[in-house]
Order: sequence, then C-alpha cells, then structure tokens
Amino acid sequence: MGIDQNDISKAYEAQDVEDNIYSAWEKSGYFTPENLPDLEDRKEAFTIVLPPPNVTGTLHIGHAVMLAIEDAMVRFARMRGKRVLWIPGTDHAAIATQAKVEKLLIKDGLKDPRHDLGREVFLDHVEKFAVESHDTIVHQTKKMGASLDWSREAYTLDEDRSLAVRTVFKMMYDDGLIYRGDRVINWCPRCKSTLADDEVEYKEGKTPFYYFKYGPVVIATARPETKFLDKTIVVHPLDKRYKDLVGSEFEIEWIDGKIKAHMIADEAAYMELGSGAMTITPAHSLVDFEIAKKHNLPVVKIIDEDGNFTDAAGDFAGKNAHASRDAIVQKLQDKGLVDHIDEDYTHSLSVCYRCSTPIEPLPKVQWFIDVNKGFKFRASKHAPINGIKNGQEITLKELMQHVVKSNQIEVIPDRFIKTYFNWIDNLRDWNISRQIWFGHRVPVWYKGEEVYVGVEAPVGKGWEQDSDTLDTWFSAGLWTFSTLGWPKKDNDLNIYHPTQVLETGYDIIFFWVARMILMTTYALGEVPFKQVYLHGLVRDEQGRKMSKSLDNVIDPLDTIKQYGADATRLALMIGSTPGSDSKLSLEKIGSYRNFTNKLWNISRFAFMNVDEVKSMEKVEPKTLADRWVLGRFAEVVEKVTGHMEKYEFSLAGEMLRDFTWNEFADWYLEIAKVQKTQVSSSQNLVDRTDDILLYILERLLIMWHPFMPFVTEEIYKQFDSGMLIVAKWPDLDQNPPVSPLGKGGARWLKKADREAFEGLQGIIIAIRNTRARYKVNPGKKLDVTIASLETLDDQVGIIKALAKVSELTLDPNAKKPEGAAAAVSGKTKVYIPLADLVDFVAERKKLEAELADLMQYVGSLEGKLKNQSYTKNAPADVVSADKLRLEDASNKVKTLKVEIDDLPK
RNA sequence: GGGUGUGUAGCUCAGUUGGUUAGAGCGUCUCGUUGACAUCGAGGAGGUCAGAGGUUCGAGUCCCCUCACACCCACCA
Repeated sequence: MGIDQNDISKAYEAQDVEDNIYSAWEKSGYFTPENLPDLEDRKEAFTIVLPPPNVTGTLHIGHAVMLAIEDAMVRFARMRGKRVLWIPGTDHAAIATQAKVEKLLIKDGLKDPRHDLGREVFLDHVEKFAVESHDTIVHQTKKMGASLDWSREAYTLDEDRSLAVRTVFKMMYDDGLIYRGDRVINWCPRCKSTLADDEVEYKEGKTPFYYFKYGPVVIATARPETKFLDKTIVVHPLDKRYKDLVGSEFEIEWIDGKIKAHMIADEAAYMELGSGAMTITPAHSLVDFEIAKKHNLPVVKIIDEDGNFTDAAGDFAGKNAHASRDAIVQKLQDKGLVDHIDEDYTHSLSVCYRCSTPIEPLPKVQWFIDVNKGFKFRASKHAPINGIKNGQEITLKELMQHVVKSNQIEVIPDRFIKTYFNWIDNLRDWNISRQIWFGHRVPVWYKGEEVYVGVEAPVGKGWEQDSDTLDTWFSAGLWTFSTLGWPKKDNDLNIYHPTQVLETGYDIIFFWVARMILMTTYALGEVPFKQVYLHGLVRDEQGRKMSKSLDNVIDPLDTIKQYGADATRLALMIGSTPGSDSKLSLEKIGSYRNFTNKLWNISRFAFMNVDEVKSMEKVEPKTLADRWVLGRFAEVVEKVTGHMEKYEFSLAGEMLRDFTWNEFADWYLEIAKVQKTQVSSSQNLVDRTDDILLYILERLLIMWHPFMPFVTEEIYKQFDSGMLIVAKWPDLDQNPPVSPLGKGGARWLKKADREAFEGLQGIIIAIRNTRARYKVNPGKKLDVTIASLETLDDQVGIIKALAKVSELTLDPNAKKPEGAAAAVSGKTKVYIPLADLVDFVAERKKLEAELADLMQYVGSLEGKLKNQSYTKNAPADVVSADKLRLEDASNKVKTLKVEIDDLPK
C-alpha cells in the first residue's frame, strides 16, 4: 500500500492551499494563547504588539517584512512552549488619514472639504475611509500568514483605547506634566495644524540669500518677508567687530520708515556667517523665539495661520507673506538698502512630514508635555523598574534614559542606543495638540475662565470642549498596555505585560519607540517591552527606495499570488540583517519559491512507499550515512535553535537551507535510494531508512515553520499528528537524534564517521569530476578501480549509484591500468579507464597544476609549523589541526607525483 | 558641525569571541529528463575581502588613517 506519490501534486501550488491553511489555523483557535495545548505548562508569556499599520490605505513591502519577522518570532516561541500572544491592531494616524481623505474629497470636486462639510460630516467621511482601509489591511495581513490573535484586535481610536488616552492625559495634567503654553511652534499651512519637532523634515534647496543694510551693520536673510518688525541685532559676544556697539541703540531706515533698533550679544550668532550680525524675528523662528525669551524681548506675530500678514505688517496686511517677498525686496531696493543678493545659496527648507508643505513657524497656544519637570514615580507592583523607587522624584527624560542605560530594555542592533540617547539629549517639550479634527479630542473643557480636565466630560451646562485633537503618537505611545485593557482590566496586563519584544523599523524609533517608553514607564511604572528589534528598509534591487514615481514598487500581494507567501517571507528574511536596509528583487523571491518546491518534493520522496507516515520519537542509525545524517542534523538543530533564540533569522534560515538542500536532499536522499532498493539488504534496512527520512523531515518541517508556515503545515498534514503550528520544537536535551558523545564541540558526530563519510563524498566527487572533465555521457556507466586503505565494502552500492559505476574494484594495492584517468581524494586513488578518451597531455597539465597548488599549500603549512612562536602561542587544537592538514596534503602530494610519473609521455 | 552604517565573485549578500587553501544564492559556461523535484541534477570558470599603515605566531575579522557611498541628528540670520 503506502502513499502513492501521484496523490500529491508534482509541484507545490501555493495559491491552492494558503487560504485553506489560514482558515484552519483560525478555526483551531491557536492564535489565542488561552486555547494553546498544555496551557498550564506554558509558564512563560511571550507577547508582541503588532505595530499598528495606518488606516491610510494598503500594506506595502515594509509591512510584509515586519509581519514575516514577527510571525517567525511568535511561531518559534509557540513551538518552544511559551504562552504566545501577538496583538493586532490599526492606527488612526490622525494627520495622515485626514490629509488623505481631504485629497480624495478635493479630487471629487470639493474646494475646501473641512469648511464645506463641517466637523461632523467630514469626520463621517474619514471614518468610512478608515473602515475600508482597515478591512484591506486585515485581509493582506492574513495573506502573509500572520498568526495574530484577532479576538484581541484593537484600534487606536476605539473606545477602550480612547479611555486609556484620556486617563493618561488626566494623570499627566494632575502631575503638572501637561501644560498649556504660548510659544512658537511648527505650523503646516496646508494641514492647518501644528506639528511636533520630529514631524518636521528638512529638504535642501536653493534660495536667494539677501544681504540688507541695517543701520551700522549688514544683515543676511533667506526670508525678507519676516523682517518687518525686527528691532534686535544679535552678534556673538566675542566678535571684536561689534564689541563696542553691543548694548547701544540705533535709529535705522527700514521697510516702513525709521525704526529704533538695538544690539545684543548672544552665542547663537555665528561670527563666520554673513556679516556676523543678524536680526531676529521672535514670532517666526524657533531659535529666535528662544533668544527673545532669554533677553525678554517682545514677540509680535506678523504672519497668521493662513500664511498672510497680520495688521502688524502695515501696508502689506492681509497679503500672502510668501508671495509678497519680491515686493518687499523691491521696496528695500528702492530705498538703497539692498547690499547684495547671493543667488546661489543652499538652504534647508523645513516641510511637513505628511504633505511636504513648507512649515511656517508661528506663535500659538498649545498643549505640551514637559519632559524636564519632576514628578512622583508610581512603581509597578508586578514588574517594577529596577533602580527607581516608588514615590521618587524623576523627570520623563530621566526615566527614558534610565531604562535603556540600565539594560532593562535591550536594543537590537545596539548601535541605535546611541541614536536614542542623542535624540533624548536634544528633546524639547512635546507639542501634543493638533488643530485637525480626526483624532482624540483633548479632554479639557472650558466655561468662561474656568478650565476642567477629566476622563469624562464635566456635568453641568455651558462647558465647551477644547477643539484640538491629540498627536497620533500620544495614543500610539500607550499601545502595549492600552491593547491589554488598561485601565479597565488588569488580568491580561498581569500576564502579558511587559511585552517581550517590539519589532519595528528603525525609522520609527523616535516617533514611536521612544514615546512608548515615555508613556509606559510613566503610566505603569513598567517598561513596555524587554527588547527592541529594529529592521531596515526594503529597497529595490538597485538600492533605491520603492516609490510610485520610480515604478519600482514590489507589492507583497502580487508576489504572494505569483510565488506564494512562504517564498515572499523567505526572500524578506534570509539575507538581511537587523538595522540594515535590504534589497529585494523578484528573482530573489523566485529562487525561494524554488526552495519551497524542493521541500515539497523532498517530502514526496520521503512519503513514497511508506505504509504509515507517523511521528517518531527515536530512530536507529544502521549505516555510515545514517550516522552521518543524524549527527549532522543534530548539529543543525543546535545551531539553528541558537540563532532563533537570538532572532538571527537570516543565519538560521541559511543554515537550514544548506542542510535541507545540500546535505539532506543531495546526499542522504540519493543514498537512501540505494539503501532502500538494495535487494541484498534486509527489509529492516529499508524500513530504517524510511524512518530516518521521516524523522528528519518532520523536524525540518518544524524548524522551517516559522519561516514558511503554509507549505510546512500542508506537508505536515501527512503526519497525522495534529497541527504543525503547535508542534514541539526539537529538544536536544530531552530527546536528541543521536546520543551525545560528550559536552561541547563536536558531540553529535563521531570524528571517524565524519571523516569516513567525507572520504566517501570525496571519492564520488572525484569520479564525477573526471567524468565531467572528459565529457563522459552522464548515463554511461564506467568501471572504476579504487585503491584505498579504508574499508569501503559497505559503500560499494552508494558509489556505484551516485557516481554511475558499473564494475567497482576495491584493491588497496591496485596499479593504474593502461589508459586510465586517475583522481586522488585524500590517501585514496581512483582509477577510471577511459581508453582512448584520455588526453594525456591535458591530463598531465591538469595534475601538474593541481600539484603546484598543493605544494604551495604544503609549503605554507610547513613554514607555519616550523615557526616556534606559532606552535608555542597558538592553542593546541589549532596546531594539531594544522598538523593533520599537513599530513593529508603531503600524502596527496606523494600520490599525485606517482600519478604524474605513471602517465605515458 | 556631530553621529552611524556600508564597501567581500558579474549581481545580492553570509562570514559568530582573530585560527582550514574566504562561502552561498542568482547569473554565466559545459553536460544531462536515471520515477521526489527542469521550480531539477552533476561539474566548471569567477575574489591581491575599497586603499595604506599598525597590533599579533596568525587579520576579511581588532586599532589608526585615507577614499567612496548611504543614512540620522543639529544648524543654516
């Protein structure tokens, strides 16, 4: 009986099975940790929150790499017996989503959507869009095979998360950390909202740089339109040129007639730049604002939220500031106040990170989080932070620094710790209020002069809620614990928080990772996660960012359709290292699709003529090849497990791939054919061989599962041992494939077996080599004589089959027959009669070249071993290994020399 | 201005704490359809590990400098 291989299709067809497999997983309930088998034994929780994708549209390849890595982490942990929870969700992404919907509405013909529709109707549109995006995202996430607990799905703007947001706001307000301040902020005239400092991007561009005569000095500026009311000249305190003028007042002819100006000294002025003197515009520059505050100078707003001049700009009031630049310069020109204009000035323009509109700094009343103010720390009871006591006075900045500095949060790769500290060092108070409509409303209410801050609206009439909404990163910062039910429930929180690892892109470290650390350590007195794993950007094959305009976008949905989710995942994980950008091409995905098919066919072979595909606890090696493959397999388990524990997916995957293809398939499977079909062998050996094939295959499926869950689960169906998703990862301590030989080093494969098997491989390769060299038809069988000191009787069948040999003569003292080619493998000589085929001139050349190489190698080894400082200093095992190499090489030299002498002239 | 990363075969990249004659995939060349797999098999060619110096018995690996590329932060009156 047995399984007929024709029952299983010749090639693995991903699109035929993936959706069914995913449904089966969902049906099994295993994505929810409470449903996992042997729950009581799963003492250790392993939690990851999925970085919630923005509901702005669809997933891209960056999301795919995130899902692939996190799913691998989660599946590995599940198979290792942990209580695994991976929480899905989406992010409302305030500004980004609102901007996207505005764009769509404008495309549909609206001029000013917000104004035309009003808050409520406009928000309805945004919500509808968000729901659609959400559905698309969930669908795509499932296509990737992500084993997320959908029963716990969250949304940054849903009820539970909103409650968490208001609660934290209230806590911070009561602690005096959230305050309302009037200061210069980053204003995006298109979004009509303020932005946090890190939401501002810089773009290089050329702008004219204007030099104006300003009383006794020449000042330079790229923005003449802001200079109307400048009255303060700032120079560096050490600048000798202006030393005597500091503190004096001048009467100066300026844009709208004569003004009174004065000069102050401040280190903010650079002596080398321009004339070394500048005027400041406190209302429209963050830096100037700070200088003004330091020197108690007035702040007068001359540009409003629409980008127009205020009444303070005199004749220009009401006009667009940017558009008026030329007119203003002309006016100064007419007055003879333009010194010169540098047309070739590179300037970095600050723009909105969402819509690339130039930022207009202006003064505005906003809500801020004070990162430098002390508050009384509330320590967690079940996962306290080491080194900070309950009630201790600390600032948010110090808290953020402490948990990373004290290694309570590990960062992979660790070089990003430097980046993180650098960011905190430069951190200013965080502007959390936005003037857009989509988002969490600031939980503050006003009635006349009265202000109420609370989790719920105040009772009584006449209260009006603050019209601002919160920065989207405020709610994202609560993600690890708001998703677990805080502040309402604490069951999940106690089991699953702190989460184990946060996996995300390095580009989001400030926006999100740092904010989560801030929010969680503050609100819970715990770290949000114990580890941070940062992946890089996925670029195209030329290393460019993927973008619509370059038409180089690889859409994961397309590649899943064409090559399968497993191939897509492998291509994203193997060959890339954390923190570094990686390049992706369709060819690469194609080559991994080939591998999924290879694994599929290895399985087809293993299932051939097997009565029952059953899981096996133990197998008995009978032959050299058996001992070799099981020993090698144990080594692979050991190394791959180590890599997986350290999240070294690329190394683990490569090692698995090498073993699966180059050792298990290319060698053991071929040998298995011999062992299975040798009539002379007992049925026992046939069964043993099948057992070993199945034994290794089952465990390879387990180890491949985190990388390619679909194909492995599909093949695993044959084993009739439940679902692969909850199979147990091989445990070398509990149940190793072979008994360990000792501790450390090479404990799974006897040295003699390794050498014997490698010797066998050497002989086969030598024959294949010779055949290829003389272009012997691969189907044609040859007679071969082997002169070897080793006993090869048991390997005759293998050599015959793998090297296509008809008559094999084993004779330690054999002499080379006339007209035979000779090959050397270690101490073994292989003679292959080729009669007239052999071109002895070419043969001699080839052997002489080989000899020359070898002599050089021997020479270098001899030199090395003669060197006393080497033999004295190097570890004994290194030296003895070299001695062995020398012995081997010298033997080969001797044999080769004889061969060459034997050749007819 | 401060910082980080990268530079290894034609291309994409591995290379663990320094220790075989530096590896893989793709591509390329030769030969091949023998019942797991042509999404395949066998074999070959291809590298002064960016350059210079240093430490060491020994450097792709550690240190210093130089060059090239990429990125981050700050600043740009």
